[in-house]
Amino acid sequence: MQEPNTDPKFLKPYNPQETEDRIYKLWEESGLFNPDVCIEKGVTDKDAKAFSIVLPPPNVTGTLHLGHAATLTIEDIMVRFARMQGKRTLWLPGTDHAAIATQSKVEKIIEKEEGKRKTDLGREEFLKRVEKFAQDSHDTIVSQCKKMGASLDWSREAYTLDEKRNLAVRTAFKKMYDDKLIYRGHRIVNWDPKGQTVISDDEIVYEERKAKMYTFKYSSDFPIYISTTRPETKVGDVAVAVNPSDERYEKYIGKTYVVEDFCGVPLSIKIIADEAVEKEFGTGALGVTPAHSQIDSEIASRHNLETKQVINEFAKMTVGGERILNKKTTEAREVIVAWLKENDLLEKEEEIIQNISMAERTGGIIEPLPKLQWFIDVNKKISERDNKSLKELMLDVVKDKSIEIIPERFERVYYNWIENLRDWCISRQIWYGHRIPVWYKDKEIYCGIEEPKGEGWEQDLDTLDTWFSSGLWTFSTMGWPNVNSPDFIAYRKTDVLETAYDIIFFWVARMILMTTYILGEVPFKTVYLHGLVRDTQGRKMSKSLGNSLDPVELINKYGTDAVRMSLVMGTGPGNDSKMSEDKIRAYKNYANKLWNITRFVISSKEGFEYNPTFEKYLDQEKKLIKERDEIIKEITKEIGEYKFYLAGEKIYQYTWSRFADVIIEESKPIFQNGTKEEKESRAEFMLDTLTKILKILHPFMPFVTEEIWQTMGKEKLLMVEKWPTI
RNA sequence: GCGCGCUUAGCUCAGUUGGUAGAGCAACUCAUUUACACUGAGAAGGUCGGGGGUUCAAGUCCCUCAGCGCGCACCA
Repeated sequence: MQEPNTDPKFLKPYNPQETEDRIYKLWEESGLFNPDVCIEKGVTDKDAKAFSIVLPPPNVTGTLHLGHAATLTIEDIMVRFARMQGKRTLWLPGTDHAAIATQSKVEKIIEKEEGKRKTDLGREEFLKRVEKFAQDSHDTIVSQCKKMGASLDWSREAYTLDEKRNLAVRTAFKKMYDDKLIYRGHRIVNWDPKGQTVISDDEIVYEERKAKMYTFKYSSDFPIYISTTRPETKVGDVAVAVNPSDERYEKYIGKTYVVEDFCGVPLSIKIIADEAVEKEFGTGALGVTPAHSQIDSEIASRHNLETKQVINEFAKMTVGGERILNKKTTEAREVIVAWLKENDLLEKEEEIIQNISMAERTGGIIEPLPKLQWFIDVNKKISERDNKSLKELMLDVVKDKSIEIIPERFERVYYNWIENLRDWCISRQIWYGHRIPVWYKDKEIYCGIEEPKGEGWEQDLDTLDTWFSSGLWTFSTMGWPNVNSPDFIAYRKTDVLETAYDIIFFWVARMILMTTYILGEVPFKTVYLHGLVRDTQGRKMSKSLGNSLDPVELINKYGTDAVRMSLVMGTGPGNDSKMSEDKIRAYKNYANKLWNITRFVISSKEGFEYNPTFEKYLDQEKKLIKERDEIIKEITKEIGEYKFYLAGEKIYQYTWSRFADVIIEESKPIFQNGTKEEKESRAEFMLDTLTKILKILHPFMPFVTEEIWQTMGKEKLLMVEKWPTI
């Protein structure tokens, strides 16, 4: 067949490798990822409705994985759709310093490569190394985001640890300090002996392990047996607590027993009654260790018992004779059990399944220790916010639907977390992060945005939990604390926060906390949670399992559009999905199909020029238009409702099964034997439909659609074309 | 202990307010140079985890049981 107007490019299969980088460059150089440029160039109306999203900043701990790829794809679909609808669209990029995660990663590398510890290097030198690592990770991440086709406004890129964000952090801290929401307190915290830092409750992961539960008494003349899985902590016991209604132990309550020698340590044990003790558990009597157990510490404070620390920051014993002193807790445990056996004090030992607490990032086993740390009070009433506490602020905006969570079931998860929420420990004994803006001089304490004047002030050595700065992200990236900044005014109330469900507590909740408190408004209107991407066997992808697929590798093999489609299709919100190469291959074929559809449409138009306002359609085409427009309407509605998987499926089906397989086949005889009117009507319909398919598909498969658009000789970028309206 | 999710074709998953089950991949038959082989046509494949209930009608709503997965709490 003669192909008068066909670009020779269409005679070969679509080649994503040759296309994608070139197209991204074209977009980037146009400047149209930036809404200000869109307005300047007349692409977007300056009074148009705003649409903004912040990219969940990837941690600078290495490279992007398929989960990030999913995030980028889903958000890019939303953003491109909004942009094509003529909204002033901002998608703001950034990366996260990820304090403890990055630091522990660099520590591991240095230890492996040089056999050194961070203390061998010193704070300054070590931080230089971390910064170098972070910078390299950052560069990789940025180039990967671009590979994914993400239409991010790079001119506004932010980092959670840069100067501007540091100012935001200091400002926020100071406000909370002045409002007495931040306080310094001495209490039992989660100490990570491996990372040598405190961590928050949310940074603990649990693992089921077999453990032994020992039932014993402190001495032969002690009247009550107690049970424990950690006999080594018992050298720090000051009391035995029983339930007040427990008749078995009633007669002992109030008495104090002196144990002269418990494995080399003298104890003085008071028998107390406390409601927290369950009669049915173990012997119904609880050895109270105020320094090394959260619950025990609470009991102790109710009964004015002293706190006796017996384990230090290195998880080693600080009391006892040579048998246990300076020994690791696990070793001391064996010594004490042996001692109990020798002295005939051990009644029984049983094997149980126990949840052990570990630090998420380092894998260190958590040691509860009493320490002086900084906390955010989540229960204190805030006069500036209708006398609500942070907990209440977080709860209310979801309850009253100021924030909608999709899928809805995660609202319950969110409520459940808030109900159990304790004061948030925000200080960390690590080096990489925002320094706490507090200075000490003798007994004076100063909290300020800037360093205090005068001699002799020493800044707090600790840094802040990384989520403190992440919590400010929606507005710290928009110019805050400068409330007159144009971005702050136009974009800070973001439309949707899109992320994987596994950071709902870490991040989503903290942003809601910070924004409702500091600004008195919500950070976003909708939270859209997607699931985790798993391997073909349903396992979470991880480096240690060696099952993580590298998005860049897949892109090189199949093209970005194919990877994007496979991440979106067949996945409902909040549901995990499995990734397989078969699926990606199918969408690679689809990109080529689209390519060939274009080739056919262009080659068969026979001199007719595309006329978007063509009106002389014949009945046959009118029917087809009606059918097509109905589908476009549905797709538009579905994307607006975040049902990308449905919309994508629909446009896929329409182009392939309907347009290519049926409509194109039917047109062949028309173009061969039809009248001029018939040919014209059909040719216009085909061109018009192809145009609309390309526009609708663009958010999903931006590269191939833009490449076709450009090859067809269109003036504007498809990226900023108007979405088809019916 | 509290809560959530999943169970639909061989595999991976959709199925929006209840109206006779869909897609991709794989496998099967046919077509053999076509806009496209990164292709087309066709056929095959499911008592929607088990049981019970509501309803004219249930994959969808309710109850219950089971298996798998997850979150939170507990963890003396």
